[in-house]
Amino acid sequence: MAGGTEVPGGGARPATSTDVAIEAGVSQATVARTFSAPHLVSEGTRERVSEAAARLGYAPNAFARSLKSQQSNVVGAVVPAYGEYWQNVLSAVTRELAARGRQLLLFSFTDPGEVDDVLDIVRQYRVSGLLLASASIRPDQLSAMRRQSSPTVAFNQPAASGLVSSVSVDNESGCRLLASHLVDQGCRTAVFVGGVSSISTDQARYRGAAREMGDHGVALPYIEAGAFSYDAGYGCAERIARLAPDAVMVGSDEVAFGVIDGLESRGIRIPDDLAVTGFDGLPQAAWAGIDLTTLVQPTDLLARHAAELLVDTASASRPTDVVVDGHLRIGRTTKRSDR
Amino acid sequence: MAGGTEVPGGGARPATSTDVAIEAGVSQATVARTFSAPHLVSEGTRERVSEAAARLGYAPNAFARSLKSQQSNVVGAVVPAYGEYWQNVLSAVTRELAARGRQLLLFSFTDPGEVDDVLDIVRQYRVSGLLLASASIRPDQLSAMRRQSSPTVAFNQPAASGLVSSVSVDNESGCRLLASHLVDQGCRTAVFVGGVSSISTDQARYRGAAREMGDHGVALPYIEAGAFSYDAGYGCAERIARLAPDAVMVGSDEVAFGVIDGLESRGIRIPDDLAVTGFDGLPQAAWAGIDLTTLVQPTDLLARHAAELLVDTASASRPTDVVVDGHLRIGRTTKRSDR
DNA sequence: TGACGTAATGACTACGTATTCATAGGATTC
DNA sequence: GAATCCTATGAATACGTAGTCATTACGTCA
Repeated sequence: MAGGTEVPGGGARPATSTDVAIEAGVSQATVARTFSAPHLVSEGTRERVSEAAARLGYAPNAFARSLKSQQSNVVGAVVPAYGEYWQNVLSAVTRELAARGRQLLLFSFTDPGEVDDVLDIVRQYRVSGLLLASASIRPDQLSAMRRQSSPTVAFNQPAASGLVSSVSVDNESGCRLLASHLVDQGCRTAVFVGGVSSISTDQARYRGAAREMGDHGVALPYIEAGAFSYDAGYGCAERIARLAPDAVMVGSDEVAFGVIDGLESRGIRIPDDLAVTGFDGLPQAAWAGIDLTTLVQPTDLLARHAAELLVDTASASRPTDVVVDGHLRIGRTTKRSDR
Repeated sequence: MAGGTEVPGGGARPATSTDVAIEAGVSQATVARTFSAPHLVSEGTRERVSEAAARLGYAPNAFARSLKSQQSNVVGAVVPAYGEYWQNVLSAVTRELAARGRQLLLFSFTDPGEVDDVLDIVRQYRVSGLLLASASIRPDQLSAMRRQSSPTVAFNQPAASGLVSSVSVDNESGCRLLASHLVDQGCRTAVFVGGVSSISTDQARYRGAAREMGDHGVALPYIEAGAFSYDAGYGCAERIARLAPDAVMVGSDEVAFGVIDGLESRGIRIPDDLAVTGFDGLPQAAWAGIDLTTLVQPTDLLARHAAELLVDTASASRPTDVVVDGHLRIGRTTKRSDR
């Protein structure tokens, strides 16, 4: 006989719409319509086609569909390979996109230097949207992607030069809240621990913190941890201890966890000797054993905004910057018992 | 002129191999060869084509390529939307696959009931491999996917009925190591806290722990947290405290973190009043402030095995079960000062 | 009853690529 | 110098689908 497609078990070539058409005694066009525009097919035919499809285990070929219809329903995401924060963002965005019927094609990179290569690969997939979840993507790289007429969203890289849309928390005002809280607690001297000083979010957070502190006459020296990791934070303890401040403002929770442990390993008690704040509001910050004072990013809300921009094709031509306020979480790391 | 494709800025339709062919004065076939089989094209032509491609900003259309060549270079991953452990696995697998030139198409689900729908969508993408990263996928669901002739790997669901390949840590022997360590520390009574008792890994871990404890005459009652989360662990504290054991063996680190905080909130000191062990070896377990005794899964190694199976097309027809040993990490949560 | 609009369907083509087949030069061999 | 082989290239086709256009059947209205 003609078709080599055995019913189940065979596992040969997956059934095509033509196979289903023959099985159901209709044309290929009718099968296609049954799946992509059912209202154009009569009740009876639709049923016969569905049954035939089920018998053959047919599922439409998404690649062929994308090729023909010139749109893919696939959103690309370029995300750093490491980092608690990004894992949480990715998780939230994936959920939001799934709810909107979009799949997520994941591209990760370890070193910012790999980004160019990664973006080249991304361009091969005609993604219907692109999420750039990293603060270390350069403006010229952003503009190169803008050519693709699909919506592009930079996550946590505010004001992405107007080239692409962006979604981020208000870093500056968030840090002002934290600083203000510390001053209220009686803080007179402080230190800021950043991750990587060349990152725009890092700068914005320091700026906010330094301005608020400055408004209250408190200086805020900057210490660079060198990475956004626990270990980097842990390694800062000595430099912090030398300055002997009342408080340490850390630019990210993950680094803050390291800072806390590093300080405690040197016998410094928190919050009695030293107050600590973080930034991001990672789940671990809320763990009772840690209970970090931090600025909680509304991750789900940010992810929702990102997903909406990614799905809305109009946003491709009209870059939008969404800035959302975080909220202060007060934990034990800033609760002085003696005040 | 003929082509409507403006050079850069325009952002209209992405350039095709035919556009490049015209620009370079060669045939479409030559352009295709330049990108997918360069050795068939002469030096000079190759250069002219590359330049033309660069001028037009051409990138091969991955969908069309997949359609024609009948293979996609895309690996699908079905992963639970929540859970620290899975985020780490996903991150590791993504890195390994990227190193092998594969992209990862992500499908997440919140509730096991969604899995059927998710798998239906997965089937539309002719993925060249499929990672099932969840212990809550049923055997019949596995076998339904096996039809696709592409390699399928179940992560951390050992012995997946021989239907698909699997990669996992040796849960049972790992738990024996932990139990044995506790006995060495003088533990005489213990409790096991599982996540969800219907999950096969949960069962295997309890089995290993109970057997080793049994070999030393220690009974091991089972408590079900109800989920693999911090909060679920925290909520178990009362039930654990009622049993007043020497030690608590928790089936996963994330739950263990909650158990620890829950117990400490009730004034129980760890490890003086009670020893605690975890399982997984999450990064947080190594944080100085936590320092949990646990069984460390060699995540990178597991991910590498998974990636190799996913890339090797032969593994589709010959399901392989890979089991790797974890190693014991001894932290403060089992270090009794009084012994 | 004939003209006409509507619903349902089929034949056919294009999406952008990889690949087979055929062809044209050169270099190589006897 | 002719027969042969290899390399580089072009023409043509197929992958599986969506959508355009044409065709049929049927109900409606004048």
